[in-house]
Amino acid sequence: MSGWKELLTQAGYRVTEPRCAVMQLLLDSGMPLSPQALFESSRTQRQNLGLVTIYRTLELFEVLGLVCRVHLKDGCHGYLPVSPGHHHFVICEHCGGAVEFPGGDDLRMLIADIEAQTGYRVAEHLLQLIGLCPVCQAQRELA
Amino acid sequence: MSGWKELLTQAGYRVTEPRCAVMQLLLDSGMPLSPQALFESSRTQRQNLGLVTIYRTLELFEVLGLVCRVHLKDGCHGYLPVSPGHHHFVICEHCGGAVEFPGGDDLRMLIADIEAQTGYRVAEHLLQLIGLCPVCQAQRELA
DNA sequence: TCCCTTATTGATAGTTTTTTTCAATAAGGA
DNA sequence: TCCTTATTGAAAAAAACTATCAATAAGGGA
Repeated sequence: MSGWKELLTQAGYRVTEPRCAVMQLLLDSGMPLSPQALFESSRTQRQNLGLVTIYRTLELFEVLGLVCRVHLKDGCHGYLPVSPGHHHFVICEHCGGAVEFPGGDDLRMLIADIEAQTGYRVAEHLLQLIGLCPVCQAQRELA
Repeated sequence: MSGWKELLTQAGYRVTEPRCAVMQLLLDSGMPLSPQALFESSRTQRQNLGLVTIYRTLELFEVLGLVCRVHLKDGCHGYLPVSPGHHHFVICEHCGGAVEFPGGDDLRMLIADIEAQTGYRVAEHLLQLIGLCPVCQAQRELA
């Protein structure tokens, strides 16, 4: 996630202060942040982004493939910065920490199987794993 | 999806007219229905369910494992009736038709791989495929 | 079968999430 | 530095979801 400013420029968008702030907050966080969470974070850091701007920025980033939307347990959405390409995440149900992983052959085989079984032609997929990260596993064992 | 009334009773819940209506609408539909969609369907059929009742019924059904919540493209949630156990869906992006499929070994291997790579212990997963059903594929070829 | 207890319903109102609108601001090329 | 125009953010509206509570109906017991 280095050349995102260039990517913005190339796509004809401006590199603005609020957009930098949103990306920075996401990069610093390491866990999925909801628009509301970003809003509050920005306020504690005296950046005071508008909530509307946050929504628009996330939408733009998502279209450009800079962030990825994941589904949070409480029903709303969180956003994670991603490297280019298609990605999936394992999210820790305790601390929220998220780790990216690539699709892999297992997934391709799974999809091929389903296509054969159902006759559907699969275009996209949504895969998200929820569990405990190593740190939270260790904590749990102590308790 | 036959013994759902017995399942309700066994769990100590009553088999009410609105609950039957919600289940019937879901079974008849074959595609994921949002609470709002269920509300409107019930009105066209002169059943006039309360929106609140629909939310509560879906929540109950989900806890009992009678329906499954899927993520719709527009960001809100749809519900599908399911047979007992854990399930995944392929959803047609054109007509909305949904077909259930079981996890399978590919998925188990994928998850084992990720656990090994990341150190996370995976407890749950969210897998949803989006594509074209056979009927809509055929339609597209004609056009 | 009828009654009585209590789970369930649904209307109203409230909260949260997301979108729309539009005048004021600032990015970045000339 | 100036000028054009994308971008911002405040306010208001729309949509999604939740809480409250009196009225209703499910279904066990007489």
